[in-house]
Amino acid sequence: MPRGRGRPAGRATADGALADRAALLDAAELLIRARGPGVTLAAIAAQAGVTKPMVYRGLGDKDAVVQALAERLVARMTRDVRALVAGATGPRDQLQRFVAGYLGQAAADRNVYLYVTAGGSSDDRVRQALLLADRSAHQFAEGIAAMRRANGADPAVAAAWSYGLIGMLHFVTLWWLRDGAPDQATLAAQITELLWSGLGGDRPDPPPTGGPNA
Amino acid sequence: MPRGRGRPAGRATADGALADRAALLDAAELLIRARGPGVTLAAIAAQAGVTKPMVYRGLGDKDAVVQALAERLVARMTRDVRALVAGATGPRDQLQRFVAGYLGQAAADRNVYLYVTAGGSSDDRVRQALLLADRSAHQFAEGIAAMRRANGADPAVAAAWSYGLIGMLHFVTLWWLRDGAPDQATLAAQITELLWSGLGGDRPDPPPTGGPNA
DNA sequence: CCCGATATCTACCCCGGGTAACTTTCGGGG
DNA sequence: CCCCGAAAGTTACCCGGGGTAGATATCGGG
Repeated sequence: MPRGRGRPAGRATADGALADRAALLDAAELLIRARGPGVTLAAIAAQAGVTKPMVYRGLGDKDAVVQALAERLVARMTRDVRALVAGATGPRDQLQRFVAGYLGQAAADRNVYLYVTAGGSSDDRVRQALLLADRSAHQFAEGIAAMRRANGADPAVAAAWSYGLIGMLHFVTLWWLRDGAPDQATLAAQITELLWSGLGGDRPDPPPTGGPNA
Repeated sequence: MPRGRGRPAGRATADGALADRAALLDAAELLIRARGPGVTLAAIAAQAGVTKPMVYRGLGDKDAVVQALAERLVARMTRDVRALVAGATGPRDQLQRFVAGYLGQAAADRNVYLYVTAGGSSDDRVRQALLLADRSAHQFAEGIAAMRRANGADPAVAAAWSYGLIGMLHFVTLWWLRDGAPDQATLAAQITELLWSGLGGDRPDPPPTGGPNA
């Protein structure tokens, strides 16, 4: 007989934590990693061993899922990039390691990165696009403001610079993920040069390699 | 009687250009400007006085519509920004006018800008995100390469820098459109400073305290 | 005058996000 | 010990938007 709607006959106490928030997010990440950024909420639910309404109860709507995954991704990237940056020999090297780390992490979590940066349900397109940025911009802003103050410069630029920085990294990352253009180290060096010295800042100062870098 | 499917009884030679590509795009822009970036293809068709299949015949699928609008938008922005930049007094002023122009144009065409940068239906999320960038990156790249050659620097960075630049402008624009944070001139000055002098550009000496650690 | 080509519409399909309605289990009072 | 309400969890559905099929009217030529 076609058992209609209603709770299934199985018991419930077996593993009560199935609808757990963390478990749901784990399932989502697993599936996205395996099947790409196009996975649906139903598929995520199935992967978690439950059904769609459970995802809604446990996490909220799709925007909430994206947001939660974004938070996790940012946490991971922050942790790993920080470790990388720790061994830097100076501020410019710090920056270069940071850029390289960002690229590496994005590539490693490629599908999750794409899901998070392009995944929204999109009535509010702006919010969607800035989701990742919002999650990390204030950290950047603090660092920038501190640096500026130390240099005796106006720290008011911090907010704008943060978003600019993230936007640059993001687009370069997307372009790189798509075209695979230069290798990671070269790309990181190029972007570092732009960020550190600027478009007009090629005047003598950069690395002591006896000329413009290669 | 419910006239079923089929061509309607009206004549056809009245204004044969209704399904014209340009007319369709005009209608799309008009509607997007008026109603925001969330307009549907059916609404666009209605605005143009035709029906959905006509849009598909005249323009292609939604990605094609977005792409066509992107091309138009880029053309407009290029033209107007170029005019603005023409009166610059030097390279840095050029850059500043460019940034300010970009912001101004994006704000003026706000809804179209959003439609184009966040509008795709596509499975290929990367392509969608880079749509605007792809349409203009090579122009940037040429300029950058020329500048670098003039400075005796390696022009190989041009491609990466283009995407980085566009990404920075794009994110700053989105953030600005959303939060309306600083006024346009201030923001343009801030971003210009970052792009021209870089993070390390105006330092008397790099302090060990700072750096954009994550 | 008829017939194929072409233009164009209405009706439909599919899929994904989001919700309603319904059924079972569980725990606690009478 | 039984019944009843709350909680849990399911199936079935709705809605809206992209995309297409099939029906029908007009038009030009034989």
